[in-house]
Amino acid sequence: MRKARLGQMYLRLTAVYGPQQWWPAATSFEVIVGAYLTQNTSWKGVERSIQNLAAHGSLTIDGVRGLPDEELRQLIRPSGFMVRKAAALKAFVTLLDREYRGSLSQLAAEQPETARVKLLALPGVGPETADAILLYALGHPAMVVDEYLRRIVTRHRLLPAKATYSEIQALAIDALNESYPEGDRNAIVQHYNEFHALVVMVGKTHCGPTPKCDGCPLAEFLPISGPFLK
DNA sequence: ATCCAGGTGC
DNA sequence: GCACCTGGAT
Repeated sequence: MRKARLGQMYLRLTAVYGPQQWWPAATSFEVIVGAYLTQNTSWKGVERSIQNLAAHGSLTIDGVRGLPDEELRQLIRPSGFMVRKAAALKAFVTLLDREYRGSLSQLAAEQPETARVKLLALPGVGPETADAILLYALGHPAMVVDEYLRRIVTRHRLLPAKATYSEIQALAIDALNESYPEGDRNAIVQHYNEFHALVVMVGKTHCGPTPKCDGCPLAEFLPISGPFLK
């Protein structure tokens, strides 16, 4: 079964890489800023942008709200797409102000499905960013699907190349659900958190645009052998 | 010089 | 399917 295979791959990644502890000490808002800024960009640039905002005293909801567009753009410049991302961050704060009294806690208290719909309606928020915010900032059990997970499941022939975001997400949810059926809500969130972090780890190391299967902890799970895989 | 990174939108 | 911005790596 495909979900069982993916579940075993998760166990293997855990054994090899160990706990990743993503976004451990950040505020929820900082996590959200990171989720926006990291889109199609290296984390290095995001760190600089975050640092710029912090140094400017603007790494808060009030800070972003009070920042002129052009100023916000310059602060987040290192993470690219500054015009788009500045507008997107502003739009997020506006949603917070208009529907959640400017409070992340209020948004976190919203039904997860409803919050997801609201987030997806925002500019600059697609399914991955929405799920990353739900999981890492709001504490909901949202499975994050990124390009690495897409490559992993398609290259391992767990799903066809044209698999959609929701199809990949469903497979990953089934895999973890089967591996950890007894988990309570908090345990599920921890597993989703760790799963995505491990996917990024193995992805960065072995599953880029050109696969590097030598030494990959998941190589033994390949259907036949590596070289033919694109 | 070219590739590409924890995608999104037209 | 492709443009979008920037900075580090190949």
